[in-house]
Amino acid sequence: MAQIRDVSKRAGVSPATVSRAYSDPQKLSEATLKKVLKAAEELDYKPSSLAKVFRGKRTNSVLVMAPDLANVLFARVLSGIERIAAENNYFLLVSDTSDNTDIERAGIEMVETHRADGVIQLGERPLKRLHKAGDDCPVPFVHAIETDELGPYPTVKIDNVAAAEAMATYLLALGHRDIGVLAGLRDRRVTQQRLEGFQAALRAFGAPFDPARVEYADYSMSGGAQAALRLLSRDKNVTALFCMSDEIAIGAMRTALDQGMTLPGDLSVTGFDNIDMGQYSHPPLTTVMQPEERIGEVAMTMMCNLLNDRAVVDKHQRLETELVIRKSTRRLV
Amino acid sequence: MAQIRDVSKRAGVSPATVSRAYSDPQKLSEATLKKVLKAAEELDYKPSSLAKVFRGKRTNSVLVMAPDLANVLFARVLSGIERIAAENNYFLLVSDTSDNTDIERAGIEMVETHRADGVIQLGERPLKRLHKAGDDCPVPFVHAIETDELGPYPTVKIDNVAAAEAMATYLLALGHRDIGVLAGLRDRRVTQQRLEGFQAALRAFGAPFDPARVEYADYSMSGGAQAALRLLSRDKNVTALFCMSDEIAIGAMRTALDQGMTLPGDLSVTGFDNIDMGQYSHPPLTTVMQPEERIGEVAMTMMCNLLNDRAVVDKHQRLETELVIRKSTRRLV
DNA sequence: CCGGGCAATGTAAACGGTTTCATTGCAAAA
DNA sequence: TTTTGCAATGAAACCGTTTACATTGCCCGG
Repeated sequence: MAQIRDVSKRAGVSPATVSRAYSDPQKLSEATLKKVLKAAEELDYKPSSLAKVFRGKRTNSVLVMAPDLANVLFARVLSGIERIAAENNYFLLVSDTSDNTDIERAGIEMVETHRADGVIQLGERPLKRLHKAGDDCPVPFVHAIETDELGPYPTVKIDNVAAAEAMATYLLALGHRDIGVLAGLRDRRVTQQRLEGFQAALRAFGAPFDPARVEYADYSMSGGAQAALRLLSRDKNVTALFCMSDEIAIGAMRTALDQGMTLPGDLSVTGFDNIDMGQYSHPPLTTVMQPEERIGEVAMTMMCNLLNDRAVVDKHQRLETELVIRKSTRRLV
Repeated sequence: MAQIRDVSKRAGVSPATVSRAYSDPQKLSEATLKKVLKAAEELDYKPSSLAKVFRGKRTNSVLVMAPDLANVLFARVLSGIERIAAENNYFLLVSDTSDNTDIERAGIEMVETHRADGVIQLGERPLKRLHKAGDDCPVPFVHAIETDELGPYPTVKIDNVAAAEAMATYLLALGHRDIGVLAGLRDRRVTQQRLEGFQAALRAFGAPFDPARVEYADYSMSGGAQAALRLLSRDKNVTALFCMSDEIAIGAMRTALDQGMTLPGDLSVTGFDNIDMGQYSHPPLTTVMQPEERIGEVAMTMMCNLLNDRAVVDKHQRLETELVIRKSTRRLV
């Protein structure tokens, strides 16, 4: 592979001039520029990005850590991140942490060892390491989706409490009082927040909250199906199921259908997230829209600001959600 | 950030010794090693991976180009790739090409400019650039999923023709003769291959192929829903729908349901790929399993071999598919 | 007792660009 | 004509490791 020296020789100029031809073309006279580009062309010269990056101390890449790359939700956030990254000429490194703290730590090291300029974390755990420096974050870090807002780094998410409360309120307004909850993973912050919102709605309606009507599941269709089975076989009186993800809801609907129930006749079901599938489920799913791609875009935008030490205007952004009413819920007569 | 020089000074040794402490510890006397590590620890020294990589000419990262990161199918392939990459200490760069040739070309440049050691392409287009060097591929390249097997680079995919033929044969064996086809994007190779398999099955049964019963759609639920609407409103006689993806099938089932048909009573529907959702659709979808994560794993394994100039044993791998019979199909009486 | 060989360590070049600072040449101002 | 200033270019240092080669010191065999 041709190097800068080869080009400079062929063009009869110094390496510095060749370098400038790429980084700062208007600094060169037109004639020189043409000469250089011609020589480069002839030698099929491509500046080694590696050398440049080494000298410049900036890799122009950002690491994205996701708990599960195969999950639609994270895939969509990633997609949003990618869009903004591409627009700003950043490369994206991805890592599937599988919720493993060691891997997350290794992620941080990637910026300390200059493999990446910053990291966007999609999973839940904020790393203690990030806090030790006091108020300032030792590495450019953005936390998206599953986050509290306590760290020294910017965050993007939806207001899970409010969104859950809105959904539950809708159910209550339809007349439901015996509402089962198909929660997600018990130790996830989102789960707790959505449960909190659910309870708030109950309180507002003066309805009691019965912990026995909560079943936990992993955030998957099969988890939802199993949780629904447990709950429905234990408690015949629930008229609605408040599910903490669309996947859970879809699994639950399968179970209900298999049990011979009609939907939403015998049971109203609500989801969370608004994945594509909800539109095509049977019946189409009432849910709350979470703007995943937007979250990704905002996260990456924040990262860009961080990296160009522009101030991050809104350190803790909460994106708007929206109730999506479809056919899996009905008014209780 | 502490550098190797700082550590070497503090430990009272040369930088080379510090370097060896990391790359080749058994070359050092025990005492020296301990001294060095202690100094490094005290200074919180982390060797700059960037400098190492620059010197070593190997980035230890691989670029994955996918047409659409938000698509479950590619997300799962990516997940498989990631697993093997992590096992072998490779980093993953990802790029969403949106089927844009310029971006794909830029991907190749990333290895020419030393940002990545190789690239795995998930999308369809083989780049002409990769061929020009004759039989040898100018950059380490693996083509997965949507590929012919004509290039100088290794490929992994399923046998789409055979899989489609198996699915169609199943439908024919159930007695269906009036089968509509909800094909994917017309210009995609997969689409052509699956259509070919479909026709082969027809021929084997001596059944005629009616091009008027083929509708094209993008590989999405909404595309499937629309295509189904076009086909079903034009042709009342089809008793089965052969869909080229699960998404298309799910969209089609929605349409059929909306038209008041019962499934599979009035219409048998088959999918392709076996996404999770198929298990929870209404009715559960008969489909053919495509091992996406495995495809990713194999692709990355091939890449590892390529990069360590071990021979790639099976240059063109075709992974096994499997018919998954569920409840969206029934025997025609 | 001396020299060869080996293990442990040091020295300095190399990796391929970018960038600072110096130099040159020419046009405009004095 | 001389000076000044600026645009265009060149020379060389620099980024932080690795590594080929040199050096040191010690052990052991002759």
